[in-house]
Amino acid sequence: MAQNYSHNVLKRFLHYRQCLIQFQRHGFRKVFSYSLGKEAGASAEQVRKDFSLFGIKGSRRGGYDIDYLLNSINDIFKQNSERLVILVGIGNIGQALINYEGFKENNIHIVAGFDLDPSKYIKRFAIPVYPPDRIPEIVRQYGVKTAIIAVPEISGQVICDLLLSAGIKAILNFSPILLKVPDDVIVNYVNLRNELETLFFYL
Amino acid sequence: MAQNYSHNVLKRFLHYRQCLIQFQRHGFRKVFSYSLGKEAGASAEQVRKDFSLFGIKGSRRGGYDIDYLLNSINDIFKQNSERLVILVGIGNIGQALINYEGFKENNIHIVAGFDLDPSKYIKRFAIPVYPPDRIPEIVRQYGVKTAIIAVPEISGQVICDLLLSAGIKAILNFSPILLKVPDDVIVNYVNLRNELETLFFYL
DNA sequence: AAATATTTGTTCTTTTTTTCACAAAAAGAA
DNA sequence: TTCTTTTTGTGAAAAAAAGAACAAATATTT
Repeated sequence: MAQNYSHNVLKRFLHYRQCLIQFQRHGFRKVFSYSLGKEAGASAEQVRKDFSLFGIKGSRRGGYDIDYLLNSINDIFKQNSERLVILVGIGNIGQALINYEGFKENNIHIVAGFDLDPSKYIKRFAIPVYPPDRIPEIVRQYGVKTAIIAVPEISGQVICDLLLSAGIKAILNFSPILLKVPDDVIVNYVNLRNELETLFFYL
Repeated sequence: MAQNYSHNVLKRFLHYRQCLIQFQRHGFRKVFSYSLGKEAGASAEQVRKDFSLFGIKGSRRGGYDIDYLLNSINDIFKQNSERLVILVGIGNIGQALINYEGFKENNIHIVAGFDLDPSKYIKRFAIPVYPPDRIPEIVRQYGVKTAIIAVPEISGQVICDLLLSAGIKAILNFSPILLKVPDDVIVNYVNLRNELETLFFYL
């Protein structure tokens, strides 16, 4: 971890953003902590605390200005600057991510993919695909700092080490293992199997 | 939410399971809270607390029996009984989930898919695909209680309502909205865009 | 068999997160 | 203008989660 704010707070902000865009589409220019919280699944107090934590101000009695909120949130997540990513593992999930609209909509650009399987190198995807040993070269070329790991369990740490040595500082990891990384590198974990499986506990 | 345990505890158990299987592959039959914690990214105390919370016992000085732990965890997540799921939305993510090995490995069975686009109905995927209005029929037929929503933002709540009326009690939601569901229905949220985007905060 | 070393199970502390409560600000009404 | 109402901003309280500490159990050694 690198900073002072919890992962949950950050995710709440992105949730707020989602709702704010909705509100904006409906023609609103101002929003109250209560309405935003209700839409985003948080309490009004939490909305205000979160904003206050980041120095985001509203007007007492007048609520928050939606444009200003959106700009503030975009700043937090550097949405104005180019947000480049590389993708390692062009399997099921990898291919889905290449075409995932959610990234394109939000100024996130996957500059290249990597896979061990040579059949993936032919121009068949929306991005160029190279063998993993070219990671350092491409990372340097584009100045990418962020990578997605979507490889099987066995190669997870190997790929991670390769990414680290290439200078990657942030990783979204779909492989089901705990990655060993130095303190200045941040990793987010997504385990689709586990997310589904927790549901069966309640049945 | 339906019960007493937090989502994080449940996810930790699935993480423990992952590591235990690894240990087992390496020929171990016993494990200490310290080793398991180290591998799973948790403290030894937390491992013991988690197990204790679910009445899972070890032997003082002898550690925990791996087989017993795995059985206990499988019980928690009903891995012995058939775990059936339906999938709504056969887009990028939906198609990736159909072929996702992580589900197959763990006795999770997607019985059917649903999509509005008729071009998806032809036998092209590993599962049959129907129009959404056949959800109630299929849910009844298989006795499914769990669904995955992988549709665009606009149709998220509509599909959710359809699932609820069909008797679905647990939902894994990939659409980026807060679903309105009654108290006895549990929803897990996966927002791939947000998981990636939080990384840019640290850069 | 006794002594020793090690690890669990659980209570007690600390930290983190969320909620509550209310003063201060600001919009609108009188 | 002054009064009233509404909503923010934040400090204090409560709840939840994580960590430390240590007694009780149990392997192992002497």
